[in-house]
Amino acid sequence: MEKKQDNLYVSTLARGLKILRAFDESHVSLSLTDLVARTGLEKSAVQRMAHTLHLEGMLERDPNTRRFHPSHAWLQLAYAYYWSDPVIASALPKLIEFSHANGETINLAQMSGDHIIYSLRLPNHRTHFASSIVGRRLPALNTAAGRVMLSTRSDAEISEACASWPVVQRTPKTLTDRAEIGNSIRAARQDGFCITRDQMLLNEISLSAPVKGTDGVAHTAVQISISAIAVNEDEVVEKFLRPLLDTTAGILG
Amino acid sequence: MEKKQDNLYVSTLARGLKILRAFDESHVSLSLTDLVARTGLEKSAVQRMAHTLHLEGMLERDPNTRRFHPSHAWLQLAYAYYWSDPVIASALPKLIEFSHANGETINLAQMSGDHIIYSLRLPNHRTHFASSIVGRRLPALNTAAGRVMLSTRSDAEISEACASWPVVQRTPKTLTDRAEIGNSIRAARQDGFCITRDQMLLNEISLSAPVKGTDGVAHTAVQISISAIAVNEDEVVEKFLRPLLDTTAGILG
DNA sequence: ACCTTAAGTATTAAATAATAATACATACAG
DNA sequence: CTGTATGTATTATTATTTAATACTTAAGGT
Repeated sequence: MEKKQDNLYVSTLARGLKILRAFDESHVSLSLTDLVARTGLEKSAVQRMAHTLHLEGMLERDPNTRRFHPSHAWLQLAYAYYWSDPVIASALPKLIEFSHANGETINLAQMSGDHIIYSLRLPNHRTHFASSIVGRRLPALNTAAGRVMLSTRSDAEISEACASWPVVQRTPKTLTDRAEIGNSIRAARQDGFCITRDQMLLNEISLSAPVKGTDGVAHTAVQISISAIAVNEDEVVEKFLRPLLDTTAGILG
Repeated sequence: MEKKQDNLYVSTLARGLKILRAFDESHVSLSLTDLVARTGLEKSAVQRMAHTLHLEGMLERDPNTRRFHPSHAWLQLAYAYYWSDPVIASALPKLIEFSHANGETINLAQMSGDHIIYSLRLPNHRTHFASSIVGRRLPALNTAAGRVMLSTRSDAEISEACASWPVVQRTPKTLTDRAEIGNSIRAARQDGFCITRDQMLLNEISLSAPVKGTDGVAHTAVQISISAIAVNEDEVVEKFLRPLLDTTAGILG
């Protein structure tokens, strides 16, 4: 990624982006040397890039600790994204409707390569823990939303994905057997939904339905998260599948 | 901004950022020539920057129209921001609580220079219109949240802000008289809240309370939006001020 | 309080890597 | 089908970035 046979490629810009991407969920504040370590860039390169990003308002700098943080500008970019994606505008009112009618946490997920990314979330009142997951990426094969979206693709694509896409063990019960994941996806194709349990979080049931485009393929899915303490999978399907499908039906993929 | 007496400033990176910032609410998809027009950069500069951003996954390119769009990476940056800001984690559960108890749209706003930026929103079921406002920036003086945050600052700062910060007329009823805005801010200091009407949107009442830090100054505020069709300002204060103050009290500024 | 080490900041010569000009190709419209 | 506009490709030139290093400030241990 550093050197390409491409005379339009501006490596300086790529280096600057690398700085931005060094920040994530578990790296919320980075010093100059942290950035050097995380990006693999030269010390002086990091110095110049971070300095420029700071002047341009893309990085906050704590004058005491001299550490860098993401700035509000990062939210502004998300704002631009939201307006650029017509699915968001179509989905939001439907999700609000569902959330109020059913009182459960509901998310919009989109396919992003071999991951899903959450693009909207309406948390319910039982969501005690601070859970900003908008913008979070998860391996598609590990998630109900990813599988249900995959299930709308061709057999060849499904096989290919099951064979090569990443699978990450997040809980002791995470399904890592690729054949079984394949079965789950093919079941989802039959059922029109996918339900998982304990995959990313213990005691979490996840039910997802696809938002299909005109070609029948889904790049978007709606997903709800339910605590498995009180109910089992069958009860979740029983209770929430119908309203969930009503919700997806109202969204223009 | 193009040329600085600063040998650490990497202008190439700044040019690349300019491309990203060319996208907003009303510019969701830009062609190469659009980008040239909006950024003021050379055609070939835009070509190289956009190309690089595309390869780096920061810009989507429609193969048919050859237009560029924001990519999912823009959401990912927002995700990193969320985790970097401790106020978000503190505020989110409180906002959820309020939203469920009161059923009204509630937002978190933060001061960002002379603007406010919305960093969280929980829409209510009456929010028909697609309203993703997270990341939206508005002139602080025009908003209840901005005024109530300002009201926690010194008189000197308030005067300075009233004199020099931007004021934008968004509706026929938007308050543009700077003296009156000053009065509104000083009233907010006495009251501990600020209420406005018809400022950014007609028939919208906005009630906001500050989240003060240990020094008594607020960089954050909570704000609710209520339709003025059914109720008037007094009724809004009567009904929602107490729960709103309870909410802000629970947030660590 | 001092010394030692690490981290951050500033400077500069060298040359790479970005630039801008322009030519070429493709799409679009009348 | 022709003309115009928009997007793509190429290249010589040099301005800009680079990397090395010196300097300064902060942090940590005894």
